[in-house]
Amino acid sequence: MIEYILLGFLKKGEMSGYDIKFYMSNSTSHFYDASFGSIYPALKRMLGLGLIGVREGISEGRLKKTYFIREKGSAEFLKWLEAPVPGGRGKMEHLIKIFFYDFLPEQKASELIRGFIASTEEKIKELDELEARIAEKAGRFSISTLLFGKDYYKFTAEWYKKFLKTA
Amino acid sequence: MIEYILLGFLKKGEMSGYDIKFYMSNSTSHFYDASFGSIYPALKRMLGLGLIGVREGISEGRLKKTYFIREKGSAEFLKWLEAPVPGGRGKMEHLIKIFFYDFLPEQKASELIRGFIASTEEKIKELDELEARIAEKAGRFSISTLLFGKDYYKFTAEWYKKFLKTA
DNA sequence: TACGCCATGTAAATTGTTACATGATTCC
DNA sequence: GGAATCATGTAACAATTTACATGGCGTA
Repeated sequence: MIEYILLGFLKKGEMSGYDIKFYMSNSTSHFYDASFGSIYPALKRMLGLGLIGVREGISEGRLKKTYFIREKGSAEFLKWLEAPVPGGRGKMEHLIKIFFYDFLPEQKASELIRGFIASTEEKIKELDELEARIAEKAGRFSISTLLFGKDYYKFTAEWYKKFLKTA
Repeated sequence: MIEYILLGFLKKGEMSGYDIKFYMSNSTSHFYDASFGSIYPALKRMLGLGLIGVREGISEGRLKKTYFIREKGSAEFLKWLEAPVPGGRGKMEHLIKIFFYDFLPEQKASELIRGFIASTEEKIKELDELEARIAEKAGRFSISTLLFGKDYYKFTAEWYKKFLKTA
């Protein structure tokens, strides 16, 4: 996972591990964040795989390694980005991908978002069925998480629909 | 983490590891799920700590171990449950706790939910500031994740407010 | 008899965080 | 001179998933 996010950031421009962390805290951190302890080893691995390259330099007396994305890395990243958005269990993984959709052609991005909306509406149906099945047995708060789930998926679907319209 | 969830399920009634997994898939699985590989070792640990007890029996020829919660486990669980709901980064951890709020006195539950609403509204403020800071530099999709974050927190705050009213 | 479900459990692999270690520069 | 920030990195630890291993029962 982290590899793709790092590739996405490097696709925005050449930068160091430290820069990426800083960039993250000002952008994705409310739904995805990584520590230095995962960023630096990941960059090393990716370097070994030829996904990225590095330029070592000295900026203001301090060592600074700036990484850049290679063809291979760019291809891997786009392959990941173009795969369907995971509809998964109430998590917000969709945001991680959408964050990078500026790198996809307008049409492809819309298509993927429509697919995500469809899978979200599928979830709503599932929860409707689940609700019917267990409604009697559950306590007030337990059932409320199910209702929240449903409302959350509805909110998500509506949000993306509106997003596509105002695009 | 998993320990508290298992305690919560056992507080609902005596059951086996397999039962818990089944129960989960029909209730919390859309925001929290665990595998057998984490459930069984966790039950073993908890047994060692005296948080739960076990009764071994044979049901329809198959071995069946049913676990029950002990005083100590119940106390630990309630301590965890009464702690403030983590406001954390777009995750949906709040649902995990709310799911078990039937075990708290009405008033305590409301109080905790009000606290959660406040922390959520704090998040909205933070994102407003972040938005003002980076609005020019970001691409359409990148900025949209920030807007989604804000809308999501708004949705969450409103949802819980409504929930408290209709209670 | 073979497949699917019930039921428990272990081991390896994965993925990541926290804490530590190092060192330079800038600002007070 | 000392704290904060810039900057890179490693090692220990934590939590979990995946895959494997085992075995009995019901049913087609």
